[in-house]
Amino acid sequence: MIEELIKSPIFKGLSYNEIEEITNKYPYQIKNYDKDSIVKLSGEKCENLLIILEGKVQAQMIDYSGKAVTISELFAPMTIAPAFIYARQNEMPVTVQTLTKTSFIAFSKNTLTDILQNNRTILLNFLTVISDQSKFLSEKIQFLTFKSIKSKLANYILKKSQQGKLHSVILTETQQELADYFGVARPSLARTLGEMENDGIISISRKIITIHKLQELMNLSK
Amino acid sequence: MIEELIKSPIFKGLSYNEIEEITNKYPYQIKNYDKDSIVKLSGEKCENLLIILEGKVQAQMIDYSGKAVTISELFAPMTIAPAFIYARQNEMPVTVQTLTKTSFIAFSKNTLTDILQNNRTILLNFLTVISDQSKFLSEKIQFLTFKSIKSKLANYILKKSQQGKLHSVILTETQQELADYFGVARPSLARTLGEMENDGIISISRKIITIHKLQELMNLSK
DNA sequence: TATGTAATGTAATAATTGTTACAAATAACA
DNA sequence: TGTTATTTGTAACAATTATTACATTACATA
Repeated sequence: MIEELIKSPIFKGLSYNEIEEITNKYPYQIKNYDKDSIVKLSGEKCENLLIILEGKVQAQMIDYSGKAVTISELFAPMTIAPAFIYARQNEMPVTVQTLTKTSFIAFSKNTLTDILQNNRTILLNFLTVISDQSKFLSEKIQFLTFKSIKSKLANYILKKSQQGKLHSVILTETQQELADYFGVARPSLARTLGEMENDGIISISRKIITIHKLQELMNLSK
Repeated sequence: MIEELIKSPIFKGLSYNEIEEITNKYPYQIKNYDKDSIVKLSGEKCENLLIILEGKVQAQMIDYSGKAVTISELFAPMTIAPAFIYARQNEMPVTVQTLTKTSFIAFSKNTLTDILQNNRTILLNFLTVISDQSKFLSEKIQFLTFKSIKSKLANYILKKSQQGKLHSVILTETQQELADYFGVARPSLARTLGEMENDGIISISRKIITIHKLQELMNLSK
């Protein structure tokens, strides 16, 4: 168990012995589930820190007509919905279901608070995890807010290129994944890429995008 | 100053004396700015907890062509970007500028961490603030992700009605505000409302929406 | 290297949404 | 109560994007 916790973002940076001390000092539960079990139902209160020790789960949102809409996969040593434990409305927005035999370690909210107060590393880790998630969400909102596919793409390319200060960008996702991230259809994204290439603003060779007209790309980004 | 801090979400629940003790024990800075001063530039590292004691500021995002895109207003006793202090990439995504004469209290990240470890109320408050924000962002993403305006609206109405278990919903925002939240144009939203009324699914009387065909509304929500 | 699978490029058409403009209704307030 | 500003309803038209379908190219792996 401790070998797994060492890898978890929450316990990162602690030694085996430090983690052992914590598990001796504070109460916790080990929860085991078979394949295809429901771990948390949408709407259920989230009052525990759940860290996956082994296995893989799926978080899916169910719409009002009963259809699953968004799905994400989580696996060891990830944490289930860390940002919901302390939210005022702490109902789970998703249903969590195991994809394989899965085990969790669970700490109650009170115990977690005790641990955070007493261990600075874990406090910083926990804050970093939920802050990073917040940052991810607000960046995603940026992209969803830009009106046209062209402006989403221009921003995406500029952001990626800026980090490396390069005029070429390597796509790390498939078009389908990028289209999903933007919330658009895949052929529409491909068409837009094609249009920008025709206009000589970029050139594309499979996964590599080269920027030719930086200023025009910047103008598209609004 | 302490009178202001009592109202802040971070110091909520503490007595005057408790806050006084904290301000005596831990180092802080008071920062005063005139009207229209830049407090933080986009891209600057965020390494302090900044709480507005007095005044009003504006956070605006600048796109690559130099145009301001999104703007939000913050005023006393709100906190500037609490979720960015502990993020691994802690560069501010927005420029913060004063709209009036403004004063802040600033605690360094290390001091804040000390305070969080030593005061359970503040720890819980801080976690609640950033968790609530995370929740707000993920709900917003939901609405931006639904493809059609009809599905956004259906979800919005269902979510609002469910909380009160009622079949009527009172809009608390103008159409313009709702359209902005959804990221769509106002006339498009109005047209969609009209279509749903024509179909007999809902009826609208200014700010009050009454649900007539719940099942059909649920079917629209995907 | 052959072969099946996944990813990409592209086109025609349909559907949705934005834009612009203006009238009507309501709210705010002197 | 009258006047002005804000909000809402609505229409015509333009622009954008989705849908569907299929060919082509790259990729994994047997």
